[in-house]
Amino acid sequence: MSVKQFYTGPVTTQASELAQPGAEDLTLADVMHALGDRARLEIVQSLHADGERQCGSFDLGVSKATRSHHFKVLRESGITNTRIDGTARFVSLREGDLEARFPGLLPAILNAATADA
Amino acid sequence: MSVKQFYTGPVTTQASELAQPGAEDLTLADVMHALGDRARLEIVQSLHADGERQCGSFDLGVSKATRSHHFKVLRESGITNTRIDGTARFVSLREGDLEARFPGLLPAILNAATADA
DNA sequence: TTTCATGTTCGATAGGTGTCGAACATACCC
DNA sequence: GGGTATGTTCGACACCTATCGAACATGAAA
Repeated sequence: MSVKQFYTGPVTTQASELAQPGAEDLTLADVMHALGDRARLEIVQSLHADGERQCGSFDLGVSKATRSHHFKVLRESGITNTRIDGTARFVSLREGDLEARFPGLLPAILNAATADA
Repeated sequence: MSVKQFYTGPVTTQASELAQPGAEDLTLADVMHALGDRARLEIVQSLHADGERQCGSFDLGVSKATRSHHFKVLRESGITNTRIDGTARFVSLREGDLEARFPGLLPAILNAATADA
């Protein structure tokens, strides 16, 4: 995996979202790789169940630095969207983009995650 | 990911298969992790399309040492089965076991792999 | 038995990954 | 402004991983 750079578009006033890859740019290997981790799998499960959530509301049993790292991996792989509101970041699943790019994949993974517990 | 040890059962005469985890022991994170790699995704795709194949018949553009490594990862994550025949190893997808453990997951991934090309 | 083909394992290497604490950046509130 | 809350980034660390060539193991073929 190499360092990634995403075009964030012309900056007008303030960004309200963090940069993320376009829906067409998602690769299966990246998505699978991002989900090959218990903590991130747990995050995705929660996001699906609860919808948008604040980053800090997740108790993953790791430091906030590590938590921040996991959210970055998910965002850069195209799985999540991060909305900025003040000092808080709200994360949500890009279910529509994922469905458009890889139909049926996320539902199957979410279902499998249930069977995994 | 820690070192794994699988019970191969009582050795009678000669082993005809390499050790692999039981269907119930598969974890989603391990499966996702194993598939978070282009080469291995390609292998899984081919195995699904062609059925059982000899390890050496795959041209992944890597050395045979690396190829052997990828097959080991797939086998230890529970995705493939390896049958021994002389000096050759024949690999196949454990589609039944995967379907039993994570219904619909493999088909969705295979479908996504098509969309990824 | 010698040779060959198919793989695995070893040792090495470069780079990735999860983890942490500490420092930094920001926005909000009093 | 000063303090507080929410996150990100940095530097460090241990470990994992993809990769290779070379050596080894093993079964088949000549």
